[in-house]
Amino acid sequence: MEPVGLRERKKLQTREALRRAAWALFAERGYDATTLADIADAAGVSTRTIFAYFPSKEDIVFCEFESMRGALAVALAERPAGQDALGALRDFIVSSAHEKADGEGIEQVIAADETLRSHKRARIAEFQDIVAAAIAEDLGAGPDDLRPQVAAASLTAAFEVLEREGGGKPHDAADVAAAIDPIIAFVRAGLNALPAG
Amino acid sequence: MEPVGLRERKKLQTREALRRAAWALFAERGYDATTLADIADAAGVSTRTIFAYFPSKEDIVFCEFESMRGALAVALAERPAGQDALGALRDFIVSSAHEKADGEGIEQVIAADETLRSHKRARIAEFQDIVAAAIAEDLGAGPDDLRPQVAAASLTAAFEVLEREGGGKPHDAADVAAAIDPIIAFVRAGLNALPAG
DNA sequence: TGGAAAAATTGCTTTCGATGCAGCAATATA
DNA sequence: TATATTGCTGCATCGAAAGCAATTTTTCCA
Repeated sequence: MEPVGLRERKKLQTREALRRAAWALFAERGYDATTLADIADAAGVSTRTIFAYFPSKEDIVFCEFESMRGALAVALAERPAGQDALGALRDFIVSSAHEKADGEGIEQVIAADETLRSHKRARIAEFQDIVAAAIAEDLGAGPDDLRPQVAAASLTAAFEVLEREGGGKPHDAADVAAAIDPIIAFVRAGLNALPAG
Repeated sequence: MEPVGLRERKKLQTREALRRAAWALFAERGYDATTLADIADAAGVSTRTIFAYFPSKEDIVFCEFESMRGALAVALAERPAGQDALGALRDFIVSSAHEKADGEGIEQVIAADETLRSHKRARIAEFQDIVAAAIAEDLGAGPDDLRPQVAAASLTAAFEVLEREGGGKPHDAADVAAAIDPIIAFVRAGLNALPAG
């Protein structure tokens, strides 16, 4: 059931080596000051090989976002019966908070680079559709109803403010909850004010 | 009062020639399929010179955003006494709508390219601080009060949804107003639900 | 177990955006 | 007119990204 041949194991290993080497170099000298050649050297592969694992240099920075998106989708899909999408999202963020204490400093790397910051926002925006779909389900909204999209967009944008203003350090679950809850309340109130359709 | 020597006049002219040539080529063959060499040729300057006028290829696409930001700042600063920031923003967008009927098709160019779309979002996000400042004034909010930032972020994000979903074509003032007003109401209601601080 | 097939890795080459530098030309100033 | 500014240009370089063909490694079947 889980054959995972030598091949796939090695691939995972190489990918991790690349990611790890890159993150370390980014943290050490900064994103721009690190070339793909540096990364390849540190990981023991050729520069060309990097592109077999990551479509671009930036994707090495953001490669964890994809699994996070998957986790969010699961959390929203499997939320308890009584809980609405906004509540499930809240819980997801709060419970993800402590995991974010990544010792590898990739968040600092992103924070230090204007381009990366901006692209992070874009990546987060990719979560919108998932959230919007869950909200649409709650609301029984049709495809022409923009309320879910608007609410989801507001949410992600507001979260981004939190992260930016929060300085990036208050990774304590209680703090996070205290910051998130007003945002959720904000969107809930807004949604109530919006007519269907 | 306005000496504007030959030199400055020529500079303006060259800049416009570059912008015009670039936009035309983008519209004709697409953004990626147009190289800086193509643009330089069409404008009658050297490739190197482009960088004297625009910091990057992308900035040729978004160069009008800066003046729009200035116009928004003015509109917010000089709003009539009885009008709040949200109302002024609404009016600004509605009255800007008809000007957006740019015959040069840059909006289509942006819409056709995923990267440009994402970067447009980032540019729009640069408006947030201006809007947030105006809202903060309305609310009498201090620098630690995140409500203005959250509201401004929600606004720009929601507007982006509108533009995306709206297909980009309903540039009639009445349509725009009909689309904007619910967004404004959404944010107003959200703000009311948010405690100060 | 041996060897063909599939897949991964690599070097090489090219394209393009971006930047530093130095010489030259056009403009401004005195 | 002489001189100082400023702009334009070519050139050379760097880094990211992508195509291609050769080579090595892994897999899988006879």
